[in-house]
Amino acid sequence: MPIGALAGQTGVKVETIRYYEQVGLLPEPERSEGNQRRYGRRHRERLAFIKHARDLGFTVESIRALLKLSDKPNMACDDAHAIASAHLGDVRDKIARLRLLEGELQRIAASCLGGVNACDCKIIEALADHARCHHDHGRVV
Amino acid sequence: MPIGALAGQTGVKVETIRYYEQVGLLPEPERSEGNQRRYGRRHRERLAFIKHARDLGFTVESIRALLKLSDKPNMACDDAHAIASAHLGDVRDKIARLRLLEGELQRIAASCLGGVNACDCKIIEALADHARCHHDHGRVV
DNA sequence: TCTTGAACCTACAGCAACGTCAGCTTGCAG
DNA sequence: CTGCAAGCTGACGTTGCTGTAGGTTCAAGA
Repeated sequence: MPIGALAGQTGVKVETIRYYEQVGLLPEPERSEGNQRRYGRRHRERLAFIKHARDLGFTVESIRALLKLSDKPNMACDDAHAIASAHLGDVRDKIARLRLLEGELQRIAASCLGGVNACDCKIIEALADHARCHHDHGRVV
Repeated sequence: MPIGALAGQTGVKVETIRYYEQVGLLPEPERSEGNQRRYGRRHRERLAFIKHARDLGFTVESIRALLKLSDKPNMACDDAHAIASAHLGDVRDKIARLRLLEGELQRIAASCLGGVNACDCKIIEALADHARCHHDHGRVV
């Protein structure tokens, strides 16, 4: 299977596949006579794993760790669980902060909803005004 | 006020301040005889605006637009409102997707919570198994 | 007045996680 | 056999900074 077919089957772009190979997530596949990559079922499964984990927001670093664990036998459970639940913690944290942010943004945007021309815009002022700010002053993303 | 003092007062790092100047968010300040930057109140206010907007997750591009609006008089309202509410939409979208993600991660992590050694780890398999995946297959971040 | 040493300067490299481009080669259908 | 889609490598661009190297300036203490 050439790289384009693998890309089509997994929904991962060709360039991204080559990138994953370059950073060591995907093993180097066989090559055709003309030096083109030829993939098999194993590659497709591994790439599907990677894509799914990326969709779930795991970093490449975490995925590397998970893949290393999955290569080794079954003493991997604790480590895998640690990675997954740390990530779950991150996600919950991010949700909490985004909700604070949502509230503040809504308040700011609402300050200008009155009319089309009638409003003297408060958005700029609201953004400049730290006193009215209720969120926790950490970068949200 | 030298750059370090500005950094201290606003909570923005020195390097970041120089970066904002470089990308045109902050105007070039006066210099001392020895070519060091000297800032005033205006710079501090503008930087506070920038920091707050960044904390709220606005991109540098959006901030550039907002700053341009705030420089011009008062016909800016509609545009500012559009930027802010577009961003609010993005935030709500991200929250929704993170909550789906949270559910899936929780399910995955829970599949291994039974015992310390007793579990034969399902996390790796769960990550590999697209069939059990309920979320919407878009990158969450 | 001199001398430290912290703070400042410029210019550039690097981070994640890819995307994009140029310029070339290969594979396959008609 | 020819034409062109698909593949190749290598390098650079993206966003929003952070950090480094190697030098200069400032302010305070001896």
